Amino acid sequence: MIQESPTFSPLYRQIKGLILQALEAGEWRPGQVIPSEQELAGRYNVSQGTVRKAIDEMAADNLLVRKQGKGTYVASHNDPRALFRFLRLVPIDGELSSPISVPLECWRAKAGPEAARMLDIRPGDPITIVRRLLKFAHKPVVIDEIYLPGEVFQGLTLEVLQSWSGSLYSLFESRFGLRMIRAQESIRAVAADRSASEALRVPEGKPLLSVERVTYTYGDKPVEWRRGLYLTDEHFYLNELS
Amino acid sequence: MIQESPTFSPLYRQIKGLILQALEAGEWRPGQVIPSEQELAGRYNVSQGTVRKAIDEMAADNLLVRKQGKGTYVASHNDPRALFRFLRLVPIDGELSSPISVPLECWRAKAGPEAARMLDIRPGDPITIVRRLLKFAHKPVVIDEIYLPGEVFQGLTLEVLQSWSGSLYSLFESRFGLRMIRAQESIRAVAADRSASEALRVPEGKPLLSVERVTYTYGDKPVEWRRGLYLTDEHFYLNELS
DNA sequence: AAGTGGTCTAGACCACGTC
DNA sequence: ACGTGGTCTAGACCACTTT
Repeated sequence: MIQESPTFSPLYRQIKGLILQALEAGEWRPGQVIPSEQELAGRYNVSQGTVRKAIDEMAADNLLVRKQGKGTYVASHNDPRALFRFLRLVPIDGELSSPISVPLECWRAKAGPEAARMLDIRPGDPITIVRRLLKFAHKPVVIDEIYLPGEVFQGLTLEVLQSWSGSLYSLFESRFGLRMIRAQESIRAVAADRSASEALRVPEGKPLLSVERVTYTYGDKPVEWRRGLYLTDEHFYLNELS
Repeated sequence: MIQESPTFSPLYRQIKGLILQALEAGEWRPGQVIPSEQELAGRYNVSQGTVRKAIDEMAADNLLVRKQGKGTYVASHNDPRALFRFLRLVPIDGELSSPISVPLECWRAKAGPEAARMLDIRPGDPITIVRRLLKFAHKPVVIDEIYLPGEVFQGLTLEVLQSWSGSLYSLFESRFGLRMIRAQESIRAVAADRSASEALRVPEGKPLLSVERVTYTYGDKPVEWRRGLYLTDEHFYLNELS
């Protein structure tokens, strides 16, 4: 049965909304299987094909992962395939090696006007700031400054960061139950300032890629604002336009 | 009837291949309607649902555009919505104004080793090189150097470029029957050299975004290699990660 | 009213993974 | 052998556009 149409929404989108709710509520955790299409069809009293279409869209949104013969899984940042979804940096020659994250600092502060705007919180609200270096093949390539709403990231300390071997987002997912869904990056070219030149070991004034990212979780809620400075002597930012 | 499976390909993908062939052969031109799903189903002797799934994928690939109640159209670069699919430059403040393209030079040359590799032709093969400026609100923001295989772009001259008011790709589509399907961009930060500093009216050494693009037409055939230098004082390169 | 794409259903069968 | 997702079909009805 479909709703009366003031703003018409097809049944499969309503089902998508319900599954989304369940995901958001943590009914199934990242990496786990969700119920089979038949089960969900029974639960929501629709045909299997309708559930299928809902799941199709969510798989296209990178929220779910289908595996033929096994089931449908909640997408997870622990999956190694997820790493380069948000890190578009590729070496000019040579292999696609995984970077090593080196946390440098982690402190608490109050949100300035810019951070507040980006994170959709009030100026003065508590935030946590992380500075970290990304190394490829033992060479520093990216220096990141990461702003997080303090509300969500209570127990985040330098020790926690240093003792985690995976990616930042897999830490956020596992430790804070926060899944990053999508992000928006604004890219510019800038000259290295003192701080960046020291971290990346390049002369001041060196052209660097400035990559500002706002990352969103369920419900389009921004939960991370970061600014990275990328050294592009031996790497470049790769973007597929399609 | 499905093919025997050494490398199994579902029926709807085979149909997709056939429609692709027809597109490539120019059976329907950009901007025109293709036959209805029912007609195509009849032509290929499959059910309407199977044609539907084929078209769904091609719409997701930006090859076709569905319009409810009207029909399915061949995607075109004349469509204004297509412009910002390949130009990700956005003003920091203010409106999303359309840029003006100012062709500066256009000459014929022989492919060097790098251009040959990028365009998948032989070194020494004829190519056409275009230099052009992109202005936003009368200010120069991008200087492009564009390498095209001479084979395909016979009658391309500075006059042709200057007399065309639309986008480059809509010119290529309308005048040379060449539709750009997808592209890959490699982005780095560089210092402005003499030539760039003059074109963009900035000091030498100014950090600029270097955007190298290879563009492909049907059959993943590369048909354009360009290098753009972007001034990011009042604009930035916007990228959605999802 | 007629034609198009869009949704929903039900059933059959295939491919893949596990028991 | 069984359960999962993946494909294919056929038919009914809805929403949008044009005639």
